[in-house]
Amino acid sequence: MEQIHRQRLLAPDSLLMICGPTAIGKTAVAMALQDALGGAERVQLISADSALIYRGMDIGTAKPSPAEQQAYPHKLVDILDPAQSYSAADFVADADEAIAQALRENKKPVVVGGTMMYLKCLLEGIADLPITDPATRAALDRELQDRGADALHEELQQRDPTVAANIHPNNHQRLLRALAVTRVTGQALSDQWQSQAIGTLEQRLGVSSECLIMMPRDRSVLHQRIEQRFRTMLEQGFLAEVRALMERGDLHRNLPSMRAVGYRQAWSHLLGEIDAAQLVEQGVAATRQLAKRQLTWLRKWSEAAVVVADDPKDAEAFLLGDNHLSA
RNA sequence: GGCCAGAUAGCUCAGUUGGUAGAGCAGAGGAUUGAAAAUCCUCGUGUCGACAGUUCGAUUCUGUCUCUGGCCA
Repeated sequence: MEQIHRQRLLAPDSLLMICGPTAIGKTAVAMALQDALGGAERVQLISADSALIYRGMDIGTAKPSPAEQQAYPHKLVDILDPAQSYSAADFVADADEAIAQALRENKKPVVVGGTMMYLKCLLEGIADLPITDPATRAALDRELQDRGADALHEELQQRDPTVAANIHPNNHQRLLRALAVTRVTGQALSDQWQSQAIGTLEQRLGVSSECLIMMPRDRSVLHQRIEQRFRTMLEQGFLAEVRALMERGDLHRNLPSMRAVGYRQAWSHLLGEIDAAQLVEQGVAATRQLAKRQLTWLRKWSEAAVVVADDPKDAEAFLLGDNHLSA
C-alpha cells in the first residue's frame, strides 16, 4: 500500500501537490523531494501561495531565502509588486503555463502551497468569467450604501437563486462580485460556471496528479510553532520590512497584499494603534485562524489524498522511504 | 495606617431602577468560482471576590473581610 502510494506520488510524469497548513514545513519536504528525485533538472517546484507572489514581502511570508531559492527554484514566487492584485484565475493561468513548461522539459511538476482556493481551482478548473470593471464595481459600492445589502441580495436572488442561496447578505465581497457578473453578462452565475468551465487540470494539460496532505497530529503543537515563528519573524526584522513598504507611499492598508496575515497587524502597530504585545497576540491569533481555515479544506480533501501527519520528517520519511513510517 | 476606585466568561469590560447576566477579543465548527494570508455564517452556565445582614428573592442594596490599582500619610 505504502509502496504503491509512493510510486504514484514520485512518478516523473505526474504532478504532485504538497499541501498543508501554514508553518507545518511544506517547503522543507519539497526541497528534500527535489534532492531525492535528482535535483532541479528533474523537478520543477511551483508555489501555490497568495502571499509569496509579492516582491519585498519576505520575512512575514516565511519565504524561502535567496540561497534556498537559488538551489531550489520556485515558480510563482516574487512575480508581483505589492500594489498589484492577483486572483485564483490568474493563478490557474500562470500555474498551467509553468506546469506545461516543466512537462516539456521533462521535469516533474511539484506544486507546493497553502492557498487552498488556488489548489482547488487548479485541480478542478474555474469558469472563464469577465473581470469586473472599476465603474461597475464603484456603482455597486454606492448601491450597497444606498439600498443596503438585503436589497442587493434580493436582486441576486431573482437573477440567480442558486448562487444567492449560497451567499450570505453580510458577505459583501462575494455578493457584489456575483451581482456584477450577472449584470454584465445578463446570465446567472451558476449557469456560467458550467458553460464557461475551463475543465480540470487533467483535461487541460493531460497530466494526472497526486496530492500529499500534511496534517498536524496535535494542533497545539502547530499553534506553538506558529507563535514561535511569529516571534522569530519580529527578531529578523519583520517590522522594518513593513515600514519600508509603508514608506513607499503608494501602498495602503486595504490592498490585498497588505491585508495578509501579520502585515495587517504590523501596519496597525506602526501607526500606533496597537502596542507590541498586542501585535504579537493578534499576529499569532490571525495566523492560527489561517491554519484553521486551511484545515477545513484539507479535512474535506483528505479522503481523496495521501495524508501524512504532523512533521516534515514524517512526510520525508513517507515519500522517500525511510523505515519509521507514521501516517 | 487613612481615603478613593475596582473585583462579572480564558482576556478586556458592559449590565441588571433587586427576579441568578451579555458584548468584543481568544477558542471551536462551517461556507467558499477573479481580494482567498480575503470575506462571511453558527456556537457563551460563568460559585457575577468571600462571609454575613435586609428581602418572598441579592450578582445588584448594607456591613465586614480578602485581593488589586491610585491618592494621602
